[in-house]
Amino acid sequence: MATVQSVVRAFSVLEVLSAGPAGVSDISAQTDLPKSTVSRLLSTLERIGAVDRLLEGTNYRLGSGLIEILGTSGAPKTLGRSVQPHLEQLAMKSGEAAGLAVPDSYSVQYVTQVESPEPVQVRDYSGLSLPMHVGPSGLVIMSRWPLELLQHYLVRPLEAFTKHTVTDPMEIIERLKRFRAAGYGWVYEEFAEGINSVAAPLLDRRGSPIGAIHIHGPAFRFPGKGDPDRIGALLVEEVRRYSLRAESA
Amino acid sequence: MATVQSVVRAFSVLEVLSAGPAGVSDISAQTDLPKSTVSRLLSTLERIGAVDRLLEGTNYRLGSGLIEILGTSGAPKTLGRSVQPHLEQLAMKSGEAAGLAVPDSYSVQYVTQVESPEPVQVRDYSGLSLPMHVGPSGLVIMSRWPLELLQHYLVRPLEAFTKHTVTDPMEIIERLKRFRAAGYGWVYEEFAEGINSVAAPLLDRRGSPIGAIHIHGPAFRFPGKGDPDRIGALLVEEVRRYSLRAESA
DNA sequence: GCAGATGTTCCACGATGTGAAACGGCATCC
DNA sequence: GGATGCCGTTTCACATCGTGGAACATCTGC
Repeated sequence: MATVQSVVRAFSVLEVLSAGPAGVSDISAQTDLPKSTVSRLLSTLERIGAVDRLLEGTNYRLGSGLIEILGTSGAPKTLGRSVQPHLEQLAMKSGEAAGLAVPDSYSVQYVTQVESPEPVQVRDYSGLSLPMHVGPSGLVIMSRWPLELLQHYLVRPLEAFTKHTVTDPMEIIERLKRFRAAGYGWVYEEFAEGINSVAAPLLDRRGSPIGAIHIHGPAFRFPGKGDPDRIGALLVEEVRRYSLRAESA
Repeated sequence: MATVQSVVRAFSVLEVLSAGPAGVSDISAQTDLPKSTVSRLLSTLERIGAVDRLLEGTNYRLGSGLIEILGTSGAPKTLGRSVQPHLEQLAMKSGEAAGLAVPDSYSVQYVTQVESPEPVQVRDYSGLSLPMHVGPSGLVIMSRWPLELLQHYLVRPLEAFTKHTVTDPMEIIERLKRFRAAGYGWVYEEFAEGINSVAAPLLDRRGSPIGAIHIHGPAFRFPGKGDPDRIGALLVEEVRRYSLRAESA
């Protein structure tokens, strides 16, 4: 697996900048790269438009050119656009809202949501960011994490969103094992009172999670009399169909 | 100005991918790079998480990891966050809505808008994408373009949004000269009936446009009796203040 | 089975990226 | 005002690292 070091380095520079504007020395310190190297990389990134410097400013910031390079709303656009039809399928079959979420370090970003056909339905969570352990999408993503990463997450204090939120590390680990084995996971009123949800992870070819698809509905009718496992299987089936599909546009 | 070629190449690969998923050969053809090089770059980008491959897919797509690397909403976040106070200033002083727009190749992306305090006001245009020549933000950005780029733009057919939209290339060029000299530009009901707007460009240290700040209001009262040039000067002053300010967060 | 795709790996070559050190600016401080 | 410290940029000799043609595996469809 050949890897181009200057590219990797360029991205670690960008990563530092994503936290806010910074100068060469600053970045050099944070990345353990020599100043000269950082300066050179920044020059390159500036030419491309990936970073900018304002008129009088002495320090760099992420550039507006990134929009041009990466498309208007960045990465999830492609992903979001291509899962859309599958979300619609799921929303129709289940009668509840279906959505896409992507990992963002220790949080989960809710990207899209297709509404349920029912008049009474969950609110649109698009745009929301949630800790990994409170929602089903986060949990199924975590179920694919290497152990080490998981430990790093679990030693931190874990916030509870409702009285049902599971925050005990041991219990979470047990749960993740089950989720991983099943390929999906249920969560009952853990991130919001009155809402139950299932999610299944979207994996890349190496098995790393790049996102999750979920269905959530009001607790009084979802999953209701429907078999939780059947709904889970539905989800898994749709994910499989998605990853099989050859994308063109 | 030293520039690291592999990084430049990596970004041209990403740029191709921003148009949609593609394979190695495809990208190789579009970038004029050898297949082996493209393959190597993609491996690297995949390691980082800048691109993904789905389970069965044979082709690459922009990765959800970009969110993680570049921050949730990417580039405009930093820019948007730091101009926010200045937009508020402008909205207060002018009594109308103030916003930020960034260039996206031949279009302009409206990123943020601070509402006018008035009950009657223009709608929130955030998220909208507009051709360069119809709005004031696009025009002031164009006024900073090198001649060659401008010509490329103007030979294409230019859409009219209202009956006031200026679409004659010669007329546009004349206008851009004036805008550039003044440092700001007015547009009267050209992108929407009933709305007048001013904009001033945000420049990096080399004088290239990285965005534009604008004020727009209902035509019946804006600029009204106020002197258009005074409002323009207000805008320019605020931009100057912005670029002087040293950012930390 | 072959033809024509795909993406990946190999490897000799040298262009290209590297980083310590020198440089030039711009503050601040005494 | 000269000394000192910080900044980002440039230089330059070195060899690492990226390069790309060609060979190699798959896979698909004729």
